Amino acid sequence: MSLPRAKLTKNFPGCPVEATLSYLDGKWKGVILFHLMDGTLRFNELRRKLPAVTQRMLTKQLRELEGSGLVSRTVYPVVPPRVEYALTPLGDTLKPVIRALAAWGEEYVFCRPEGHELRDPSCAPAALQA
Amino acid sequence: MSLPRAKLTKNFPGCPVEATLSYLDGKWKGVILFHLMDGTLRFNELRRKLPAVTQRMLTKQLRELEGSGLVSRTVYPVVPPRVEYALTPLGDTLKPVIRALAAWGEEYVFCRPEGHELRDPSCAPAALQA
DNA sequence: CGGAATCCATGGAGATACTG
DNA sequence: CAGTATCTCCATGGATTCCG
Repeated sequence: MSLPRAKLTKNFPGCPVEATLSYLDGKWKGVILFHLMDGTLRFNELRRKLPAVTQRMLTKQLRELEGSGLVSRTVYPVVPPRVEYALTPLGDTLKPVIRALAAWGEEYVFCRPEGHELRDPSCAPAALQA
Repeated sequence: MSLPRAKLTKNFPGCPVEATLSYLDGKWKGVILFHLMDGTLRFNELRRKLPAVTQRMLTKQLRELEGSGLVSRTVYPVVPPRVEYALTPLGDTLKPVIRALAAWGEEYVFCRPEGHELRDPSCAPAALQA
């Protein structure tokens, strides 16, 4: 995707970090993208991988990711319904970013100090939840 | 910081991506960290760099970053008060992540499709705000 | 200068129930 | 299977005022 390069810096009126975070905003976008990095997933497959998320929220987050152009939604007109979610080409470009987020999380989540709470407790290994 | 490595994967009960995002959660953490990557800043210096953020929110976000162990707050007992914010060693480890977020934002923010809104309009160059 | 305190509007997000 | 539809509640965040 060789598109015109934006010239955003923190001195420019606009912050590229916040721009990217705006795509990951919301409670479950990160995990969803993380899982979709491995390939296409159906709605309930995704649900099973995110035990703590409600159906409503999963739908909502997926719709937002679709609206952002990061995720594609393919409906197969069969019974029972079959809907598949996958990363779009734009979504693919986020992979290095997701990997960077994952790498830091793996490395430093155990450093979590008293003051810091995880957004979703189920997002921490059992050893940390006590 | 060679600490015990967590073994979080998306198969493990806990997602390293969400863990990292939990540190960046909130409306202004990303930009704040981005600016602090260049060095120590005083409260009002930070304010000037983030025209759209209210005083209350800046304080709040800084307190949370402090609580998370990413940012240090140093008060100099002088009049007028002087308070300096800087990245902690843990905060420094986030630099590659912030850089990844910034790189993607610079590259793809112009791809922003109809469906996607930036969290803060002032976070986009004027050309995009129309 | 660098906040704290208060009030208030919005909507993000949970729980539950229903459907093509 | 893959969603809507409501109802509700609470946290987020804006605006404003006051303070050492």
